[in-house]
Amino acid sequence: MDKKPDLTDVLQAAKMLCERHGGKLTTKRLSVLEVLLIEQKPLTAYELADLVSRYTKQVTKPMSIYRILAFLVGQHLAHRLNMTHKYVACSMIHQCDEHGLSQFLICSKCEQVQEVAMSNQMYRNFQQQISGAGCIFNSSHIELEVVCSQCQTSEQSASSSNYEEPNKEENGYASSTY
Amino acid sequence: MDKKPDLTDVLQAAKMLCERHGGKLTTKRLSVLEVLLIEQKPLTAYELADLVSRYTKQVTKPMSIYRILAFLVGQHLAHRLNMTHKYVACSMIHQCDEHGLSQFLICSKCEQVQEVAMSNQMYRNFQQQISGAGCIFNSSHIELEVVCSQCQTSEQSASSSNYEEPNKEENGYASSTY
DNA sequence: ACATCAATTGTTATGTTATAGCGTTATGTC
DNA sequence: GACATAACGCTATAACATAACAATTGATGT
Repeated sequence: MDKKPDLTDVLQAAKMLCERHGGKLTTKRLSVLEVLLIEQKPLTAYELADLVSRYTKQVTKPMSIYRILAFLVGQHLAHRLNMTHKYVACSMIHQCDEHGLSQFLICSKCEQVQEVAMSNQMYRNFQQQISGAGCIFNSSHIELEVVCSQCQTSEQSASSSNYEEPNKEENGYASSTY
Repeated sequence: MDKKPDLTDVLQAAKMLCERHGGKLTTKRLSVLEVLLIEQKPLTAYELADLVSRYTKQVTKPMSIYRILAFLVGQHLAHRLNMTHKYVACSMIHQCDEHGLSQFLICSKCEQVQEVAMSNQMYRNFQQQISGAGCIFNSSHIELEVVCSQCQTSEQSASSSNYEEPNKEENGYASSTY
């Protein structure tokens, strides 16, 4: 349970991880990873294009970002959040290969994300189920839709959350009662 | 553990579910749900637009499909698979409200999908974790990336899978070794 | 150093998925 | 019938993602 390792340490660990997997963490790739680590929140490829461009003072177009993200995800240095179409740095880079499965708690109201590790117990349960179905587990993470504590309190009242509210409660749509 | 209930039974159950939630299962909406139930596999909104148009002999454009899908998902009659951007009928419509959490095992090679129910045990574990983080669980399902049994056997050899192979193994991308 | 080959990056075009905005039709209520 | 509201149709456009090919870089053998 180490607290926030230093950025340069993480980047160093990332470099080593890559080499072990036969990949190369080039300057561009490093920049993208760095931005992800600094921003500490999920970003779209287009947002990253803007940020990396500003950060490195070199125009970097979305196409390049997508390629680099494919590399980073392949090397387990980043995750793609399917629910929101955003990308986030892996929080366990410094712990190297054999780490647990990440769970991302994604608030469906404000899109904020919390990452929590999965217990070994649960991981084993998943493994069992999946191999029971004849499959091989291939997920780097799982995504869970939630309502975060902030959005719970500001449920009905005027918005008092961190930023905008992509909140659409209308006609009889019954936004989940499970 | 009932086996495949009849289509009309399911549609009947769907209608009742809607009414209880204050929604109305109109003809159009019913058509979309029906196509999802008949096809028995995940479909994109655009694929559904084509199928519904052919099926009902009335041109139905993607925009309409999206709206109807939003309704169906809101009523828990369908799921949106975030990993593949496809939609699928909920397999538990006839069991009404208080059913478990669906898990979709999605093969990252051939995109085929298997649905398996989650045990109460695991569901409780999730609940605990999520409330521990101060959140309310809001997922109607979870998605797990796997390699299905077929794609395992045809791993290295010439394609012998059901259909095409969106399989891209290249440079050092290390397609997962967790 | 130089030739060569593969990997990476740049660039343009295009494909795919999803929503906005607004007008029209259907349905229920008084 | 007049009115309000929900559902639907339609066009345009936004947001996300990939294809294809050219240019550049970097490593390797000679």
